[in-house]
Amino acid sequence: MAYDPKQIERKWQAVWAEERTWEVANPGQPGYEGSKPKSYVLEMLPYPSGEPHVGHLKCYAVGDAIAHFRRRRGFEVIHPMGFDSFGLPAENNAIKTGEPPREATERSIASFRRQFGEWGISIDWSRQLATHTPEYYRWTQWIFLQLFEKGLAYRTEAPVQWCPKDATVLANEQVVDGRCERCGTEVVQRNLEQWFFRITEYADRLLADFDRLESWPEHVITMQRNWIGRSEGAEVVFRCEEAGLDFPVFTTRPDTLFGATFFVLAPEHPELERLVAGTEAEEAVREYVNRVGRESAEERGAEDREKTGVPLGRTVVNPVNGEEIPMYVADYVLMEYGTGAIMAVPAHDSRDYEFAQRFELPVRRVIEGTDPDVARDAAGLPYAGDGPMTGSGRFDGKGNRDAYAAIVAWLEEEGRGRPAVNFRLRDWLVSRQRYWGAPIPVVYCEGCGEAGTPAIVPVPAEQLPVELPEVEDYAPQGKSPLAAAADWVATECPRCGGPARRETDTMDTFVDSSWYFVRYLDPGNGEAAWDRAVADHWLPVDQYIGGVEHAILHLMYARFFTKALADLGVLDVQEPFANLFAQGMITRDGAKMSKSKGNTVSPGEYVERYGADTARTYVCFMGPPERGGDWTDEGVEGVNRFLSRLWRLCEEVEERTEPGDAGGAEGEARELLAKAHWAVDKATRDFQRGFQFNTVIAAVMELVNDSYRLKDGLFGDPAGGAVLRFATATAASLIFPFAPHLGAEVHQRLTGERVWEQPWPVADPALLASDTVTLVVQVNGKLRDRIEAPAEAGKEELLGLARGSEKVARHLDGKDVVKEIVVPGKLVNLVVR
RNA sequence: GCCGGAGUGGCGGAAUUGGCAUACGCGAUCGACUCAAAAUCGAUUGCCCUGACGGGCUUGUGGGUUCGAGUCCCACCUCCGGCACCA
Repeated sequence: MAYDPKQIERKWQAVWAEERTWEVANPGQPGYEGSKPKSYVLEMLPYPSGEPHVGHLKCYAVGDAIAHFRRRRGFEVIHPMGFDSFGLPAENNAIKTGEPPREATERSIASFRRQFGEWGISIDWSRQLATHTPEYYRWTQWIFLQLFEKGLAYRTEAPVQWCPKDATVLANEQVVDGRCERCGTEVVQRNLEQWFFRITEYADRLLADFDRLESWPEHVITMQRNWIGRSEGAEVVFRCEEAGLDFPVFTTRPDTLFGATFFVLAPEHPELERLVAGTEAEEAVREYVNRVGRESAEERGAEDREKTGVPLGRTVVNPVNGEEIPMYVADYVLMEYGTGAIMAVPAHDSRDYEFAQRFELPVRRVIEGTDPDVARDAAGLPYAGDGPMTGSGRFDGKGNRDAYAAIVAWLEEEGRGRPAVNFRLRDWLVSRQRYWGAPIPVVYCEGCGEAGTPAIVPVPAEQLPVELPEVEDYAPQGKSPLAAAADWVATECPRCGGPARRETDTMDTFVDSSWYFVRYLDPGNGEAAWDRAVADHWLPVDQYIGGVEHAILHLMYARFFTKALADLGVLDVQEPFANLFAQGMITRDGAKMSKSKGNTVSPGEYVERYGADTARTYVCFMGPPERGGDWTDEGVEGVNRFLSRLWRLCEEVEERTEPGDAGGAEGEARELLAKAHWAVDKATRDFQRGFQFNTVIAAVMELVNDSYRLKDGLFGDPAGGAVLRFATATAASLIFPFAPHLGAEVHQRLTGERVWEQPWPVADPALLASDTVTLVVQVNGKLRDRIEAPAEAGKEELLGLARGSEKVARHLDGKDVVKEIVVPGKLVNLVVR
């Protein structure tokens, strides 16, 4: 019978569903396996939109291989799945088609759920969750309230990134090259009241705790580190006497303070208007600020942009030397970073230098040195290197690094500055003026408020969830569509009982996915988000798997949540994911797959045509899974050919051999037996060494190839037959993590056992060593012959064998051997002159 | 500009501690089976010279260390990813 994956796959999927094979119990529940060490294997939960794509296939194929391997290595593996089901695409679809987001989302979840079943992923479905259900978001809201109580969630007016197309604000992390990450529209800045999470409070811990991680890809850590962007320096106060205003600046180079020749404010600086009100400069400044305000972040950040700005007609005093330096407004100073004001040192900063050239401002050098590699002016400026101080009063002659500390110490004494640390990281903006998300659980109460400002009153935990109301129109109009649900908005203040209105913004979906890995552990809990003891048992996630596109956003938010929840006393771990595996992206024809390019690959079609085992094994065989790979149909067919070969081998072996003892095999039977043990050893080592699934699969291919090569000589005798049966069953056992259905089927036919209930095989060391080795003989480092030599042969014996070779002798002829290198068991190198 | 990663046959890739470069797969060529094709099974397949035996060359480039380098060191080139007027 030909290999029929459909039939085999349906059969085993039914067994696993029927027997709930992959479900695991919590401590205290019946069926709990306390004797085994736990292992939490988790893939990032999918966002259910349309159908699963190849990225999903790869992620879950990789994760499932790890889960299967660990189970058979004696771990109690928890391997859950859920759906990140709130979010913009479902809502945009609703606006376009009128279909309520809930319906489209639930249809998509059903489709994902069905396909994951068809892929045969070993999920504990009893723990399934979806973030859009009240049973889930009730606890998302609860966490929000915990953060609010701790002052980690707050509401404030701030300049925010606004996407005009999606009509919502975005987190900084969701703005890519000045455009909305989702729809590509250029974002604009607006001042709005918004909710934030105080992630900046955790910036130092987020950096320091990289040390607590067991194994994360270096580049992911680097990306987060860059994103957090910690800079050490000093805050220095410059005073404008005329206006009676102090302007603190942040600088990483206090050693260059004596070189400051002008001072620049960001166009958004709050004191700017007051500073120029009623002066000659007022008109020009206002015009400049308006012009800058109309520009997009992208235009403003353009690389080759010329410096622009306007003088303010005011001066500030440089605290180190009492010098008055002129003030400017310029858009190269950003309000979001530091204090929105800088001291400009053109001699030692290329941006300040450009500005000084343009506005013909003085350039004063305060550090000596040259920097030959970089294009400089005749004086070697701007110079960013180290060197002795000059023109800096009593600090002259000191190295600039020593002067740095001395100047900061002096500033501190004088009360004009202090050491300071600045982060690029901003607080996490979590409110969205959109419908399809978890409502923010607060109300605004005039009665509880003061002076016309309503009070923010949190909804008490026992009144959660604040359910998302049904609405007719999902289109955003600059405020949340929830505002239209008048009956829902009008409510009672939980504090005073008076009339109040609900917050109509919803939460960013990244909030939902920042804690889901905890809810899996106790998904049915109606009393609490989770039971502390249960969470302590399973956490942290031992192996997290997902796309590198989440390297910053999701992974950093989840780390922040974990730390905040640990501080609240409800979690015991500081880091959620001990080990992270970031899979590479699959391309087609060398390009990222996209519907517009028409180069998408539908996993469903391939599963239909070749079976899930082929599709799963293929994505693991394409190359190292952390790297990307190009999808080719020929490659899929190659894997399918291999699985078919294993299938046909099984049929022939089942028919023509009997189970028996393979122990005393000799000759070719022993050769195949040794190959099987080699494959076990190779597969086990490669599984543990990173996740080199491509070479694990290659080893099984070799075993199957050797079985084909040798089988005709082995069918005759019982020992040979027994070895063939063993080799084929071993191949099935090793391929099982990738092709679980075929692996289970072949293994059961040949051994009568259920492969997933069998421990992972262990190679017999006696069969890994062979009696003879291939001795490589080199002359002057060049390969001249290969000789079969006894494995135990000593130096002298190997040298004798080497010299005895005719091919070698030809190259020794008439020359002196000046050196002999012998690596026992491997090689002889004769050096001649 | 700063940070990270990678360059190996026609293609995807392998090479674990400095010791047989190109495992495994794809593609290609040939053969067996077939009326024929597909499927399958088997053989060959880095490049160059040679009729053959055999020899030379080869891991982005150039140097170095070493008996021996894809692997270590120095300099450079190219590509990919992240960050970027961040003071």
